[in-house]
Amino acid sequence: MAKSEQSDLTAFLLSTYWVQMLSKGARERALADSYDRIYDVKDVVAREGEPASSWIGVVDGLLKVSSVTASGKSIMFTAIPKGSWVGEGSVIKREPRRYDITALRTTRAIHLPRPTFMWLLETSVEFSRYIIDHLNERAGQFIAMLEVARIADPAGRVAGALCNLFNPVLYPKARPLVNISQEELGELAGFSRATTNAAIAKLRKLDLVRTEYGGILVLDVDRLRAFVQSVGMEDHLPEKK
DNA sequence: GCATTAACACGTA
DNA sequence: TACGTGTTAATGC
Repeated sequence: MAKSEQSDLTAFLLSTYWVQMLSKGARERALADSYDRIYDVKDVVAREGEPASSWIGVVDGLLKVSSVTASGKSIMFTAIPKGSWVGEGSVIKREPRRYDITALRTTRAIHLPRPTFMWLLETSVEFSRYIIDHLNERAGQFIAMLEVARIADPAGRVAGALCNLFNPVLYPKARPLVNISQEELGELAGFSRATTNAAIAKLRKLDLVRTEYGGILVLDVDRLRAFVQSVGMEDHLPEKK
């Protein structure tokens, strides 16, 4: 972990939607109180069970939100790409973190300390509204994920996991090239690497994605979404014999 | 049947 | 050298 240039941090915050929504005074306090850290691959940003002392935003890089089961298996809930924020739930509830947040690659993350976060929540209607939208979107995403997990085949579930990274509210700065390995994508969808690889091969044949070393290029997010839906719909069609 | 594990060859940073 | 990809045979639920 290391400290970094203050000017970059300010520029990033000023390009962030919720910062732009703030009044001048609130914005000045938010900028003054936040600090950033650089994490190497596998560095821990926040640990499950620890007090939630800040709200976390990604300036650059990729974070992994996950938990470890009793049997030692890692369950990945979501990835947090640049421009996205995570961890407000535990900050608001004053509860210990419910999951680990670790760096999937070198990542610069901003921390907005809890007191500043709570002050913004209590004094700024704009900020409160932003947080409500954020929580709402997150809830919707997890419900959709559960639905896809129940009805879709591996290709559908992998496609669904990919689509989640393109939610415009949660991930406003997402780009079509997702720099995530197939192993990590498998962890997101809940599959082994072999199954994930076969699922990706299917998506590639359908011209929905292209693959490259350490990344996957989404050719058309809308078509990918439509594919996730269509896999689900098969259950509602008449039986083919 | 479908998914996982473990292994192998091969390519890339 | 360490990591990621693509594939397969054996194994398990």
